[in-house]
Amino acid sequence: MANIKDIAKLCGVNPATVSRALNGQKGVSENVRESIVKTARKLGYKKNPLAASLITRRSGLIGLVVPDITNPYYARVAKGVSSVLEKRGYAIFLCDCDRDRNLENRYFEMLSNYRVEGVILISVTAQESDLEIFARNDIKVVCVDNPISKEYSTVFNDNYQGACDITEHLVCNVGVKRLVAMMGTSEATTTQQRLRGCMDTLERLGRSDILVSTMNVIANYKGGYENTEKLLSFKPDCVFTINDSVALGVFNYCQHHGINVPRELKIAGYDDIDDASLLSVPLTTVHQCKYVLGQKAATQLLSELENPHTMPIKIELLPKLVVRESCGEKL
Amino acid sequence: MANIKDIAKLCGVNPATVSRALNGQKGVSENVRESIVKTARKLGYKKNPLAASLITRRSGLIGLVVPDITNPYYARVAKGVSSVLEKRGYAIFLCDCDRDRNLENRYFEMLSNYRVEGVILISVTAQESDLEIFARNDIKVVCVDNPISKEYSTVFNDNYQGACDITEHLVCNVGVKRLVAMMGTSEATTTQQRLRGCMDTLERLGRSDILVSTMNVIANYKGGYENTEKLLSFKPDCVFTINDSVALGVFNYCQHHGINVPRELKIAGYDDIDDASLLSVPLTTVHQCKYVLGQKAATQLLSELENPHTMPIKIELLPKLVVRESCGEKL
DNA sequence: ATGAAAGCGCTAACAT
DNA sequence: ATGTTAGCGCTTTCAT
Repeated sequence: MANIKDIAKLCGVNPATVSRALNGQKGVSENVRESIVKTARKLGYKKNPLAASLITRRSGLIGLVVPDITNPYYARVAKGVSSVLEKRGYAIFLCDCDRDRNLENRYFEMLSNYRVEGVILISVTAQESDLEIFARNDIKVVCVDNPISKEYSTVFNDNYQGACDITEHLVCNVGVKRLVAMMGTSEATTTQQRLRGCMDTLERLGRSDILVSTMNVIANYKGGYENTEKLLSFKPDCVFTINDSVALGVFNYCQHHGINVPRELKIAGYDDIDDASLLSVPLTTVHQCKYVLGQKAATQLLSELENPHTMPIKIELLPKLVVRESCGEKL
Repeated sequence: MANIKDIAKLCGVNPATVSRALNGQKGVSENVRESIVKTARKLGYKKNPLAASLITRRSGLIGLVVPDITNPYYARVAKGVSSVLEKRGYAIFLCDCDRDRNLENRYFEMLSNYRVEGVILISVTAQESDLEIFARNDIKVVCVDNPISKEYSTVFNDNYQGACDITEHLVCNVGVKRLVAMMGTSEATTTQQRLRGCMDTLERLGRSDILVSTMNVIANYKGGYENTEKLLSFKPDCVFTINDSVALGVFNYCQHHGINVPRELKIAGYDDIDDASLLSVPLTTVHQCKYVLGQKAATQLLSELENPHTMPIKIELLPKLVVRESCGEKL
């Protein structure tokens, strides 16, 4: 593969001049630049960014850390990230941590070894102290969804607001009387925020007549399916689930047991994954902008890279209520 | 960040000795090695693989090219790839091509600029000529699913066999009489192979009494849903779809139109995506080992990297029939 | 067993 | 406007 010296030799100039010419710097006469560009093209020259990074300290590498790339939510965010980084010529170093903190920390080390310029961090396992390696090595970080450290910018969907919106809908439009909130583990920030949104809304509306119960399940399809029996013992007219996968589990339990949705039980989900609209009774849920979330995170990271002394910020995306049929009405 | 010189100075030796010691090469006395390792640890030294790559020509970077990371099939393959590369200390350079050949070719160029050592290529858009850039730059490639060039090893699921298996099941166990094969575009190799498997099996079984029709649709949920009306005009008792997403589309159309599955129409899918088992009438389909596929591809690439003069090979994984309820029987 | 020196491909400071 | 020089962090001959 041709290098800068080859070009210099052919053009009868110094390698430094070639570097200047090819990087579009001033101080190169037009005719010299032209001849350099031409022979570069002729030789099929491509600069070696790894070599350049040694001196510029800019590797052009960005780390993308996800808990699990097979989860449609993270995959969609990743795609948003990818779309903006590609346009700006950055390479993505993908780290699928498999929800394993040890693996995640190993990846953190690799990322710093490889001198990534920045990291987009979508993590459910990282602790604040795990991020010190980035601080030490002057690597920018943008957190997604989970504000792990105040040192870094965070981009997230407003869980509280989404929960407020769907709760208000259930109470005011649907007329729910006996609600069960089927949440994830109480340590999860999403559960905390969404449950608080739900409770606060009930209070704000002054609807103490509405009976609310809470249960905590593993936040996936299976968790929903296997806890529906217990759920039904509350005799609810509606269940608000921590996410759509759980809602799918509840829904399929109902299908298998001859329980009509929405007549006998209304189901409200969260996330608006693709399946939500494909269900035989399409799911009423809260739409989260996953792709845009990824784009915002990447854009923020790049802007911090260009402008190193900006303060960390929070970017909140507003979720959007999506009314379909699982709560018995269509708008 | 500490470098090799810092360590050399502290230990009173030459940087070359440090390099030798840290890379586990022979020709370093035990006590010197020990002191080097100790101070390296003390300084938190981490070698810069980018600098090393300049001279070793081994970047430790592997490109992973996918048509769309949000597609559960590709995501799962990617995870398999990731699991083996991580263990061997390689970094993954992710390229989501969005099924766009231009974007893909731009990524190919980036990959070669970044001196990746090899590429795992899952592509539905690449032409053989597009891969020349890798040959020119001596970059190893392993193709997944789609054998784009005979120059490179390919790892894939045996589409023909899977189609044979499910067809035999439909004919012999289910007793299908009027079958429609709802395939993708006829240019797609998957459509060609699966359709051939279906037809050959019918012929092999000598069942000319079975009426078979073929239709071509866009191979996703929407394509299935929107073509079900036309499908029904054939008065089939069973439809064999090109993949599970299409099957889901057909299924939901049936749900919305009061058509009982499997009584009035049996549905056989392909791929065994997660949703297939979550359907209210779980889908009979062909399971493909996606994760293992990714692992095999990565393992093959690494072995070719270590052993540069091996011939390209083909690795075929056998699919597995999964009988659920959408064809009316349970084994 | 260790050191000295050269160089991977590039950029940047300084000179001219 | 161009060349000279030095050096990024590392590895690898070649001496000793």
